[in-house]
Amino acid sequence: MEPLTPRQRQALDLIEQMLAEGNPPSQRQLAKALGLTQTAVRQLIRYLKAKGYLVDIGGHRGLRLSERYRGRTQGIPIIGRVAAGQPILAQECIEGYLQLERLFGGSLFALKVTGDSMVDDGILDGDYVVVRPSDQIADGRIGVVLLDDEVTVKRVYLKGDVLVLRPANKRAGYRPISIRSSSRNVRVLGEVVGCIRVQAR
Amino acid sequence: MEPLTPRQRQALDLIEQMLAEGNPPSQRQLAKALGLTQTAVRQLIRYLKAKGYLVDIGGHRGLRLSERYRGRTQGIPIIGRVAAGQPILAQECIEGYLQLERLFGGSLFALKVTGDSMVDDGILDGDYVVVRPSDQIADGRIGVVLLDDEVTVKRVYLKGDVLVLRPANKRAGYRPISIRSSSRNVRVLGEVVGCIRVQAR
DNA sequence: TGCTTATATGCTCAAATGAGCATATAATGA
DNA sequence: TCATTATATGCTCATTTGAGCATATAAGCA
Repeated sequence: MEPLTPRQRQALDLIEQMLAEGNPPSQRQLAKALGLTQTAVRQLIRYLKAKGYLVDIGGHRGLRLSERYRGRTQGIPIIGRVAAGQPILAQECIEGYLQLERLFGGSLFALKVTGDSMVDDGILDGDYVVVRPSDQIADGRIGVVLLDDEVTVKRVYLKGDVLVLRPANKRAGYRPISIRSSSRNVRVLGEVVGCIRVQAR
Repeated sequence: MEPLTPRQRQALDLIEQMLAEGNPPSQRQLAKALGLTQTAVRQLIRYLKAKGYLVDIGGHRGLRLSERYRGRTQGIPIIGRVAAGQPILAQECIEGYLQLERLFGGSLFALKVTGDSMVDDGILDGDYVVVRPSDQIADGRIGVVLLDDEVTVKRVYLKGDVLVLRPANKRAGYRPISIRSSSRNVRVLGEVVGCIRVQAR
């Protein structure tokens, strides 16, 4: 796409941000935010439209990102193949888009994990586990359990009347916890259906 | 939340849809779409606000979903504490909402991981890694590299002119790969900023 | 020198917009 | 019976908004 001047880039960034927040801006709003007059903003918008970054769907606050420039608003593109010379993010490489709502369906909640008792199952300290609420868990699956007022993530096995909570960390000295499933101190909150990590930096 | 009448539900659905598309509606737009007058729509909106579904951020086209109602439909609620008797998903437990767009900002793409070379960093076979495109990577961070037409995820170290790609799996017999960074066979695609797993079932 | 591009101001105006006000009707429940 | 809630219409008005028009300046280039 045609390169932008610093001023145009600044204006586009602002417009993009406001659109992402669901606030299509008016020209005067932008003018105020950029320290300009409305007419100056209009001129900038004219250039951004001419260069194919913006389109106008008509009406008040009708400014939108062009189909071509969008990209970030539709979730995260999933890349399939990457050929040698090709730019990443070339249209042919995109297999779909990552969207939380589609990835995991239904009524869910998330929990921030503390501790390293499940690292062998790829669940690290600080990760979010995505949980489907349920009072029972399929044998051997990862579950979230309330144990003595404390929430723990563990592999859950049911042997007769006894609930076995098995950590997944061979290095540290974690040991399985056994407890009668009828006990008042224990309550199954749900089954882990996913895990989301924001890499530390 | 307080239940809605059919009329209110119909109006809310429409408003929700338009907001999701990034088009905050005007009262008259809604009126036309619902076959009503502007004033009737205003009355409906008043009720939807009173019941806590909508809020008004002021200005033209300032109608928005309330924080509380938005979370139900968009994003996964993050649970903080869980007390003994309490139902999960009780309002007081919810700390925020998991939303991909907010979690990771900026221009990103995702890659489905094949293989177990990074399990010690919690990246399992079948996970999606979220990648910030860049042709360079901070030393020791996890990166995505195109190597001989094949995409690999590894920890990346730069020692002088040599790029070292280090796997994270002590059990299997993986070994670091060293290659001159100027080589034609190698190309850094970006840095891993996150990881998303949909638990196998 | 003259042309184009990019940035910017000031003034104006018609249309869109949110809000105020008076009013009507049907259903529900005390 | 009477009050409340929900739904709905019609009219008005100040403000917001996009757009038109004239104009200015600086940079780059032929």
